[in-house]
Amino acid sequence: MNNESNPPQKKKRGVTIIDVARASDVSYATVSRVLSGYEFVRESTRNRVMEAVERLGYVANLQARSLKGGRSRIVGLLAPNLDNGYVGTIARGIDGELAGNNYDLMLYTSHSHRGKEAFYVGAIMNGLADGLLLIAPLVPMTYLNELREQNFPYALIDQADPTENSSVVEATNWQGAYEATRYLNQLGHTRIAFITGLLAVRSAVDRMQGYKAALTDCNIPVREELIIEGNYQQQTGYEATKKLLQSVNPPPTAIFASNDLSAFGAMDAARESGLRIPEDISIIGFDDVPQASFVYPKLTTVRQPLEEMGRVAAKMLLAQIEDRSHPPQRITLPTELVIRDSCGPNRRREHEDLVEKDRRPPIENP
Amino acid sequence: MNNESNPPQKKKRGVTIIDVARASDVSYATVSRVLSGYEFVRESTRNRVMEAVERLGYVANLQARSLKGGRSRIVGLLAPNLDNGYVGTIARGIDGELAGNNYDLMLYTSHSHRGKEAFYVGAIMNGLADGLLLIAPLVPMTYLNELREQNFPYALIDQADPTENSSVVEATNWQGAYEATRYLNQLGHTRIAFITGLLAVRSAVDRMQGYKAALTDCNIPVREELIIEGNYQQQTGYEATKKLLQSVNPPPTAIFASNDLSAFGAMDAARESGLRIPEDISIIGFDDVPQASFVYPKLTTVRQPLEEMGRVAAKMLLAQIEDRSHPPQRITLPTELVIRDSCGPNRRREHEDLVEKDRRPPIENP
DNA sequence: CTGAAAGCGCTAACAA
DNA sequence: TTGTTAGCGCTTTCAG
Repeated sequence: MNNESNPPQKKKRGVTIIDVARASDVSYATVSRVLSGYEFVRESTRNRVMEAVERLGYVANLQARSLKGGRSRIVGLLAPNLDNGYVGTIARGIDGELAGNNYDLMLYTSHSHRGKEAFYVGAIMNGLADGLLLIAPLVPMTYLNELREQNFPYALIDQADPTENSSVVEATNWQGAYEATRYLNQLGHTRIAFITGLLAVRSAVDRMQGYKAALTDCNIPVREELIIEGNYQQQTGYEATKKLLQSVNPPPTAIFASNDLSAFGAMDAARESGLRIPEDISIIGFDDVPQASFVYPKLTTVRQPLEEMGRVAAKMLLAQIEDRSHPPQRITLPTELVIRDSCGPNRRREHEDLVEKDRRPPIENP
Repeated sequence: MNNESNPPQKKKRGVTIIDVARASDVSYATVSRVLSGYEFVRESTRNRVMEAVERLGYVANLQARSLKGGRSRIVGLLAPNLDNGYVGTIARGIDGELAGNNYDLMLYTSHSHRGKEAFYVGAIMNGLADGLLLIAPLVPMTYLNELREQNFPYALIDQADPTENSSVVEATNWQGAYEATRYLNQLGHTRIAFITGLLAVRSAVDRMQGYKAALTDCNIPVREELIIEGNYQQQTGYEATKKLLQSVNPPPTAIFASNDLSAFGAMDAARESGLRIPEDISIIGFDDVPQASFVYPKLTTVRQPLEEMGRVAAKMLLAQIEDRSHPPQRITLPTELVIRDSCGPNRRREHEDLVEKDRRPPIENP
């Protein structure tokens, strides 16, 4: 009864393991055992302790637990930002998996930390979190090296480690791009432009390769002027499309953007140029972020199972946390073509675009 | 040279304050002083310590620091989800402010914790975080009470505390809705429908009231059949609009949705009914989430300064963390009408809709 | 099966 | 100006 009357700064400490011990008349070590599920505790003792825990509303102090060398039951997530649904969707998967295992998520968005990232990675490895998930599009090798050196659990999401030595969850980027391109071709398109992602990123390269392979398999020559390097941003998609529409002649009838965001930019540019989608030009994206079905027309895109990727990554990470010698795995999840409204048949198929074997005398319309 | 050859489970502990002390030949208390910016340390000592810190790559152990009763320098954020840009944008503001003050963000998304929230709030108050930010649309009173009881720093974002006793950051909901409605009226609309938000939420009620007040000030009677209760979801916006279009006669020429998400739903429904936006029907939203300018046509909406709200909330929270007796504040940030492409003049102005003072003989065009 | 006790890394009196 | 020291709450041997 002595903490009632000091209005400011009252430093109310929570209920500790000691309070519980007193209340249940055992040593606090025993309480700790009960709490951590130690097997050899007499049933009655356990019950007595649990009852006290309930009654007192005891909540474990995570700092103390982790300080002692145990787990903090916190997983760090380093992501570039939360602006578009991309990270949010992955985070939901992660979050769901973690919650089921009694872990918490600590979020770091690198956009605001520039340069302090090293500090964070340090703090995280220092016990703040038990593991680290990275969505960072460009993971500085320095972190990876340090992480690996310390044998600290981590996993990369949608981003291959250049040294092929990390746990990675990704999607079938090559395959997805291949299918999207074939789809466009089935629709009659042969002048299919491609806006790349950041080519420093592995997935971006894979997507481009899938695109090229599909073209080749369709007997369409790969024309470099139809490939524009982008960086996964909407603005860049916009600019790339403007350029494509203005300076390539004849202009493409379809545009494959390496991600939805740049596809949105492409849509804007196309419309600004007076083109209707999909009547005059087809546009396809990649990712299937939530807003892909908000835009008009709804975007046809290659779906990456983002939530699933988050879930799987979390699962992998947890496995590594449990067993630090768990070898790194690479899991590749399937993509899926989601056909919506932004692609249509090529209406201005021109003969000079036809490939060799198609060159035959034009057939007169009756 | 003794930790090279035990491949698995090597439990490498980080560099501690003690290592630094040894390296710089001072007591570790002095190192602590230097690190916490204590004033009275001899310049040369400070330099020596800092140099060792650098050289050894020392990183503070946050758990230990917070355990000791100090700050954890972590702020918790409880949000419903990350699916749409709403929370993401607010989070960016928070994040920016925190980073500038050397705080970290710990994220809890309630969608996956259902029912464990109480546990989290407990853990957070128990020292895991120094303060809590809530974007939860429906904040259970139990938390608020507990938080307040313990005098634990917290702030609500875009959600008024029913008991008017918390720190709150919100926007001028009433005002924003009022202006949006007036704008629609200036465009010639008089049959303006309104899709509400979750009416259990204060901001939703404020917006509705702003709408009604504007109508009244424009001498337009409030017609209950034009007001449909929604819940801030896209799907509901869609359904409400369908209903509005089918069962109200004559149908509204403009729809004011209480948030952008439901406005997107409304756009879908309108289009499905064969209406062009904005030629046949005007649609206006509220929030200005990032995708508002992705959709087509770009959504005219009332901008809430989400990022700013996050920043201000974080600032308020930090102030409370510094001084626990800091009284709760309520800060209201201005909204702003963002005119884009989804609203246009009413083309089917009917005379029976004109208000009294407008009844005058139509003027002939020259 | 349970208790005693030694810290985990750090901060904050209190001494010197 | 700097050192010494007592814990913060908890896990984990080591002894009963």
